[in-house]
Amino acid sequence: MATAIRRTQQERASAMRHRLLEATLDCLVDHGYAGTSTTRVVERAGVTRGAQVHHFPTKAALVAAAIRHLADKRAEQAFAELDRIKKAPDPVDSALDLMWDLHQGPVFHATVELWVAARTDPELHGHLSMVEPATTASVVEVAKTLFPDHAERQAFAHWVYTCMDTIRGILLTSFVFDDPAPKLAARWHRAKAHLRILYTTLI
Amino acid sequence: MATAIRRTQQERASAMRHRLLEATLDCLVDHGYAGTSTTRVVERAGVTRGAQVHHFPTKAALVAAAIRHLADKRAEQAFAELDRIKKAPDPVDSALDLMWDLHQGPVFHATVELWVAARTDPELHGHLSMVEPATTASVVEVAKTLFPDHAERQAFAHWVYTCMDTIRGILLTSFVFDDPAPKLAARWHRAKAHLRILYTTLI
DNA sequence: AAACATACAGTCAGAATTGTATGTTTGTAT
DNA sequence: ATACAAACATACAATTCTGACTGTATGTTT
Repeated sequence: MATAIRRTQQERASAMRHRLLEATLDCLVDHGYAGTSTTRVVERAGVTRGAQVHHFPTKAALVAAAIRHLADKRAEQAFAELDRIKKAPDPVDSALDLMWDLHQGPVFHATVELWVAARTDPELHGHLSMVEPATTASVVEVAKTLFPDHAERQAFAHWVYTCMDTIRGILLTSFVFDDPAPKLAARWHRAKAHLRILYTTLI
Repeated sequence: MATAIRRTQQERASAMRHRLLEATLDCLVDHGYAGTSTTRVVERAGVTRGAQVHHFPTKAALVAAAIRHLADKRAEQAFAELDRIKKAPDPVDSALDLMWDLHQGPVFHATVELWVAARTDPELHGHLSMVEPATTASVVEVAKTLFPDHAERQAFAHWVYTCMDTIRGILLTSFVFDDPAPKLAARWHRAKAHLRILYTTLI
């Protein structure tokens, strides 16, 4: 018998909430928003319905919390990547790759699921439109940190927006690629060249 | 009593199929892929389960047919728009607006629903990866028709791809906008300027 | 017009999902 | 130590979805 470690109520509760939220994001990534049933979430978290319903009385509450959790993760991830690339030889190239990396992986997949679902779900839309501007802004913030000289120029912010849009478009299109990895890389290679040209022209 | 018009079996069948497929696309637009249940589709089409199951024995068959139907509509739409803008004063601007328009409206919303769902649904993915290259290619075809001089240059095709990616990224982001219309217009205005610069630099 | 095939209608059963209600364990305060 | 509250578990009810099944109407062939 494992001697149960004694934890305070707060520790237990917050650990459980974390497990449930992470499981929710995992489900979003693996099964999409529609496939993210509370049943699957609790299964994935390895707990029971009771735990879920105790912390998040309704599914909407669970999703709402997951949205904030995801926003936190995205912002955190942005600043984490920042440190990694801060003093790179080619700052433009690094900045672009940084943005690209921020849109790869499970975190952004979960985000897209929520975005698309929000188009036809007013409640979701409400929650997302609260946190999304801040999250996108944090990407711009990171970009400005990399280019303090241009931080104030509006054209620079616009350039960052276009970069994000292009990246997101590529990602979206990639969902129907047969063999995503190589096509994705090629498409990004070309798009990055375009965005670099834009940078030198604009800035 | 309305004197029932006498129609051949083929006429009846193809009319019914069309109704069901259009209803399916309507549901995709209004309720998303997850909200597109066969129940809702037949309700929307104003027919009964019997009709649906007769023509499309399973839901997967219905969706598969809807995918082809949608691809046809998209290609058709592309060439229809083409005629409208063929002899415009500013060809680059027109071409960009053409691409933009092709990605507005219900047709593309339905497409996005399918794309995103395909990420986590292998069967959907299979169907889409069959028709999608052709659909995207038709956009490039239209662009080449507008610019016969550069039709052969690879850089031109790459530019078109980047334009599509950027447009799609904007659209995706717009799903979480609070008041989409004005923000969309502004974002497109800026992005279009960028894409025009890119054109003059590249081509 | 009789026989047949196709098109369509309506009902039913099983599975899945969400929310509720009740029971049990674990920490906390006195 | 004991009472109490929070955390977690389990069982159940109502709804919704899909596919199967049976029945009826309409068109086609001979």
